[in-house]
Amino acid sequence: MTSKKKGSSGRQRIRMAKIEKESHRQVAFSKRRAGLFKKASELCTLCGVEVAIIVFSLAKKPFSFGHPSVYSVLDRYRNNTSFQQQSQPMENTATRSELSLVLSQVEEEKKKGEEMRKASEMAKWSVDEMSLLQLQEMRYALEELRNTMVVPPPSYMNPMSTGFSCIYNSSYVHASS
Amino acid sequence: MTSKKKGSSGRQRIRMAKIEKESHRQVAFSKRRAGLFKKASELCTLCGVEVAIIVFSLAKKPFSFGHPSVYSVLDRYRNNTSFQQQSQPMENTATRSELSLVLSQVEEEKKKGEEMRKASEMAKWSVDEMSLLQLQEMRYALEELRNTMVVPPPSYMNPMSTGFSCIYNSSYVHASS
DNA sequence: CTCACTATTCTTAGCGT
DNA sequence: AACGCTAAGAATAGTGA
Repeated sequence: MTSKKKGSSGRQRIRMAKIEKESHRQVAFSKRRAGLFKKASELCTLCGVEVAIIVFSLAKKPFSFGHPSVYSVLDRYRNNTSFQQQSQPMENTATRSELSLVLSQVEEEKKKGEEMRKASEMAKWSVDEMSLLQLQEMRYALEELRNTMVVPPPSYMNPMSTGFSCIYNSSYVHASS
Repeated sequence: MTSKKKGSSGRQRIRMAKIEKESHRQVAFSKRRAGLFKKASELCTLCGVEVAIIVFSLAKKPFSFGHPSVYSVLDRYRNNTSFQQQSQPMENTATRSELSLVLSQVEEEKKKGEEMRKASEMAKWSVDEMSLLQLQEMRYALEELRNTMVVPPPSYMNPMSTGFSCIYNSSYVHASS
């Protein structure tokens, strides 16, 4: 037992961009997908809420998590967004459209500093999730982008509209009153 | 500057069960939901995959994350599970039914040791996500449960069936060949 | 591909504001 | 409520089997 157990350099920071090496990326996908599902599971248990997650791998293989089930959550989501029950406040429904895709592509091509990374990550969120301060930061980053590329208009828009909705920096936002 | 900045005892372990205190649970929900969405965002960026997440709070308010968008991912998922394109291998589609709900309730009522916790968390996963070893562990935990309660039969079952499917310990499993 | 290990980074529970 | 802080706990990149 002349153990030389020090084979690993431990966890290293990684660049927040698409992992180049195929095999490396596959490993990261497996690990992080598991981590994501575990986090979702804990959220369900600790807070007593319902969660559905759908992930499509690069090979377009679907992976799903659902509590109580994927379908029950999706059905509820569909009903909420399609028929808009007035009995519920529902102030938190918001939808993003094309922008996040654009941003992620930019993110891959040009790796700017922390500022850019932060904005592009936030851009994938439902906008209602952001604080005003975060919106300010994102807005700044987006305005720099605007000169660089053309953002296509959203091709679809779900017909739920009794509340507030607008296009904010190419991002479709909806929140019922 | 007789600074007494040591007001916090730092992070403490918490019991993996529904948080009792309402306000406490609400805070945890906000923080962990943000953490979940961030993890999802990183998964998208690092691995170049598509992800959709839908969360319903206790008050049934929807929160969503989607890349490139919630709808595009959901549409793809619907198409895959409804019409079953044969061009794709699709070995990873699996669906859970009632079991996870039952388990989570048990989890709340009786807090057994690590063994039980581990099994009930895994139970919320799509079964294809588990290794054989994990299935063994879960099976053991479930067999103990069986004597304790009645599991209702799944009330729905999506009609995609060209591959493998079975009921495994009250859990509906599907994987196309 | 899956599993184990571990140094290191990241997340978050508990408080204060 | 939302935001900042901090230390303890949890996740994971790199590595080997």
